[in-house]
Amino acid sequence: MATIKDVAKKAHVSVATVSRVINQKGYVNEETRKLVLTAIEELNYVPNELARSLFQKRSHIVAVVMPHLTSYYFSDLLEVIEDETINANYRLMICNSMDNPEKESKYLKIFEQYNVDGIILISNTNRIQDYQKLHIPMIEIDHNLSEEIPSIASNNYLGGKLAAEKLISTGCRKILHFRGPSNLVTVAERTRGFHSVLTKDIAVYTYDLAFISPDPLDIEEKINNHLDCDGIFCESDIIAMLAIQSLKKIGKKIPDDVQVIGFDNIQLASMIEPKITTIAQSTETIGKTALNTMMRLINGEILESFNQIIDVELIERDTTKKA
Amino acid sequence: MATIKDVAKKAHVSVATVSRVINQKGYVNEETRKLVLTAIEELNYVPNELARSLFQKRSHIVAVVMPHLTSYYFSDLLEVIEDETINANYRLMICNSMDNPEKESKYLKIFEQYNVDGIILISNTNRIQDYQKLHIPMIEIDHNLSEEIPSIASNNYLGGKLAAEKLISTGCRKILHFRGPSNLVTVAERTRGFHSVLTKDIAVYTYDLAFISPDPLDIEEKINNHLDCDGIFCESDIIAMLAIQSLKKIGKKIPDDVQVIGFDNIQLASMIEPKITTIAQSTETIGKTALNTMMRLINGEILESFNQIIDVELIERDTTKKA
DNA sequence: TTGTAAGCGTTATCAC
DNA sequence: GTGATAACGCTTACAA
Repeated sequence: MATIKDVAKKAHVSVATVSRVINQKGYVNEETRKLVLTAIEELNYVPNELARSLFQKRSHIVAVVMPHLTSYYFSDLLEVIEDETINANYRLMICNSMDNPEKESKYLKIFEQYNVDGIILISNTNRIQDYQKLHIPMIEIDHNLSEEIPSIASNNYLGGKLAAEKLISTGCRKILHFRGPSNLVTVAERTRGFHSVLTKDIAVYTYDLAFISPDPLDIEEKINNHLDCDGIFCESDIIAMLAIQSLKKIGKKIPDDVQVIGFDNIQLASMIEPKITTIAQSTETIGKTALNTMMRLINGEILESFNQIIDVELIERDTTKKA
Repeated sequence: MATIKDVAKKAHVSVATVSRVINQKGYVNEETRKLVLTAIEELNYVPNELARSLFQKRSHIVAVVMPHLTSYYFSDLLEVIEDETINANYRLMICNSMDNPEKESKYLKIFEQYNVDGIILISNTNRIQDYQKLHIPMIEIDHNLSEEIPSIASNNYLGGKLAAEKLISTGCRKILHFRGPSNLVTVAERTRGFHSVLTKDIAVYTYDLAFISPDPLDIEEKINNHLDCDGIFCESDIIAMLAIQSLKKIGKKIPDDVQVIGFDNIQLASMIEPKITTIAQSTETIGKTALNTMMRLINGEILESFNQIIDVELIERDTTKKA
């Protein structure tokens, strides 16, 4: 492993000069620059980022904290975040909190130890204060737990609203609402949006399910308890898939007897039959916005918007009636 | 951010002593040890891992290279790898190659710059030589491209064999084989295993599909072209799901008319109806073995086995007949 | 335009 | 047992 000294020696200059050409900072004669460059080439020299980080107190590492990795929505998001991170010339350290405070604590310490430059936080455990103690630039995705932390989230309220509007305008009067754990901000927002358009004559039955692996039997049971329902709003496409399956089993026609709306717009939603009508979250936009915001924060630029809401969209497919 | 000097000052000792208590190395009087410990406590001191890494030339970072993040099998695997990594007291840097050699090159350089301690490689692009130039401990998952790199892979041959045996023993005579891209080692192995038990009287039609987002229409067309087939071996559960859907559409009874076997055993396989009979890969075992091997490699221990094959298992569910 | 040298926060060697 | 101090590989004043 060649060091800057080796390069300096080979190019017959000082390390300072080598450093200057690497960082394109300060004056350096074109001749010597070329000399240094060829030396670098010949030695296959790559600057040691650890040494650099130590001096600059910034590691060029961004950490992302996720509640799990095996959820379809989060995988999609992670893929975007990883790509945007490397494009911004940063590296991504990944932390799967598993909603486990102990594991999160462990990582919190690591962020400090490595002079992590920024933290992208998607967390349900309420340790915001611990994060803030770190004094590391930080943004939240899908949550907005503190006034001091910039956030990026889908317009979950709108998502709930769009779903309700669609269902009601196409005639639904008895609706099942399968949502995620009710302590999640996203879930609360969607519920709020959903209820915002309900009128007295609409009956809604709400049930909390796990997002990751919802129990198919549970869904089936709820549906069987409401055989006369004519609409189901599911807060994930996976839940929608399972609901559709249960409906088919009892001979319900979709969307004629019962309409179904999912959430997320994962790839599977358009691959299966019937193709699921869903509220699309743009992981693309969320991820891009997240990294854009992160970079501004790291560079000390001012944010033009502190809490950014990303629009969601109703994608009409086969599980709802045409307007 | 308190440094070791601050601690030393506060405890009225030298930095050397502080270093000794932190690392529990060398002699240090119990009294002074306590003094130092309380100073650390009071200052909320955490050792700077960057400085440490610079000196020791090891970063305690493990990198994982994956071809994508949004595949169900890879997400499962990543979750295990992340957990095992942090449990081994290492941190995980994530690299999504997207089968893109340029992106991989970029990361290759980064691994060098950060003194990454180990690389867990899952890659289809053939850049093994570039990786080997790095002289960083490395293991491969799902591949076995070089004699010099330890590997961990499912017994894909066995997987193919088990599927064929099951299908044939339950009477299948005309089988469709939906596999992944044929240039993948895993796919080739499965195919080899599958064919190993075929006899003259069994007809097999093989088609290559994308693992990530196989085209449902494509699958449907192939099935329609072989309406008299009585068995389908799919090299992913997602493909199996789509095949089942197409079969249902044309009124085929599963497993009576057509039997279906998937691969991977993703969560969804047991959630949907009919529950998919599948060849289970143990991401748990693969991930654990991977990190175990990685740690031995990093610590310079000898490996008792160089190319480790993890057993797969036929999970019989609703899409195949009982023996 | 270039070189010298201090310093980033650690660890390890060697005196004491 | 403990404390100076050099070293890890780099950047950046400051001098020259």
